[in-house]
Amino acid sequence: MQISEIPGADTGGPLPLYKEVKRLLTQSLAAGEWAPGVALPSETRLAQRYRVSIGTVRKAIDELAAERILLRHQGRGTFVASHNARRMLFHFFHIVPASGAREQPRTELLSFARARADADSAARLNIAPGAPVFRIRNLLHLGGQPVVLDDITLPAERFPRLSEKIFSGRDSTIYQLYQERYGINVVRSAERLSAALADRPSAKLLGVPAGSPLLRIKRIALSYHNLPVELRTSLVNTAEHEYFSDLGKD
Amino acid sequence: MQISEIPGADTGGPLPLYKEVKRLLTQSLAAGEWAPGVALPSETRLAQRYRVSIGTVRKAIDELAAERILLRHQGRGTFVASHNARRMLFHFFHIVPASGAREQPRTELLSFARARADADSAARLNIAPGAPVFRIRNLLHLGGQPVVLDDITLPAERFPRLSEKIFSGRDSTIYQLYQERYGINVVRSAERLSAALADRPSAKLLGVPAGSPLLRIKRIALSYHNLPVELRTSLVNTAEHEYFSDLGKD
DNA sequence: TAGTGGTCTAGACCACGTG
DNA sequence: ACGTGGTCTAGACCACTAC
Repeated sequence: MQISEIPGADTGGPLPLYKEVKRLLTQSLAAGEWAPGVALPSETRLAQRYRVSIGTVRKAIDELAAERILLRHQGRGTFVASHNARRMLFHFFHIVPASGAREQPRTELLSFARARADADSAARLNIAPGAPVFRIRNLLHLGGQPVVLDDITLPAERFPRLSEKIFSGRDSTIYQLYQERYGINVVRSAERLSAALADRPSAKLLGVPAGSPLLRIKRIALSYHNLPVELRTSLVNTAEHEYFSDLGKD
Repeated sequence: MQISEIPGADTGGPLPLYKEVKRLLTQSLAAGEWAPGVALPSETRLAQRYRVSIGTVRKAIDELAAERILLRHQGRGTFVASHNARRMLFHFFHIVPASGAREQPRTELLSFARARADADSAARLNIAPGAPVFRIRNLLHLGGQPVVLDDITLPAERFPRLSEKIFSGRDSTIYQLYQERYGINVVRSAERLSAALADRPSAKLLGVPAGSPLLRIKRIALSYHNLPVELRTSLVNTAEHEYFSDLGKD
């Protein structure tokens, strides 16, 4: 269980030991050895398992904690980050009121369909063009008003037997569904933003005049090892809300 | 030079030692003890100066390096981050071509004026309402086309004797001017984005029809200790460019 | 060759959470 | 009382850079 997991440890390979430990930890996370929300073995035990010193394990965990993949709690242990409404709100949902406090959005499912990936989506999801995908459309309400129109594309292969019933029957956030039912933990997202004009259907759904300015967000959600999991295009009415970028902040 | 700089170090105060060292380092940076681009004393010397172990100094520097306030170079030393065209492009300029590589913008000064801070600007800059400010308007070109219209507000008090001649006569980026002439090092920015329609003057400057959708970015630039330095509102034509958010990435 | 930061180890002690 | 992560120390060795 020990040496065989650390190829190159004896030879003093070019990769730092703590990077190797980090890779092994990530591998175990991706394999589901420790489920979201549960505690990892203590640092002492991990040091024994990988045959390194505690300091080396700590440095590996430090990086995973900085990426919010692991959470440390003094006196309790180190835990696998788990999706819940609060984490979604603060780490993955960047729309905030222009003035006032963050608020939990209410989701309204508009449509759920099977389709085939176009060339661009396929490339970004790292699947074959034409491969089966799910296409889901959601309307998000903030303060009782429709504010965000989401179009989600999921690679069907990674979500076996997903159905509209299962999707709409979830009791919490979408990422929590991915996590609990499919063992897919979204740990990071990357976004590109632009401005657009509301076409008629979008305008109607968002309750604004056609031709209103909307913020368009193209997001890719990634799991461990940067595995692409979901594409999402959002149209946002920024009349009373803004996109908040806390780049560079803790 | 040593003990007196570390109040609470002997009493074992509640603040971790490395946080105290980090604070002292930041203080020295803000005071200009080490100018941008120069090397700090070696870790060994800093450990002696603050009467702590090297490991403690390293942890303090680790955090400052993670915030891109310091840069470490193995074998050379640890350096104060310095503004240049490349750093601006990758860490502070978030507009990228929808397809293609990042590009250095060309800046065209449209206007330079003195004014008085309105209530909102004053609050965000932490100055008195009505305090003198500079208002600067720039047009940024990418690929030969006007793409970004910047409105900059500077607290005049922090930029003594700044003039249009000095501003337009700079030989490099704006942040480099702040750094070299006023000893103000911008280390972080926070941004809020929304969508807007181009009014006639903006549309004309950006070469788009009035009513075109534009991305509006409201940015505050901060120096050490989160000191506000500059407000900037950008209007971006996102027909061929996007705002790139690398939230959560190294 | 000398000096720098980077890695790794080993162990002591502290702060926190739980029982 | 016990186990956890958090801090701090001390020192060895490596990798890189400059001279």
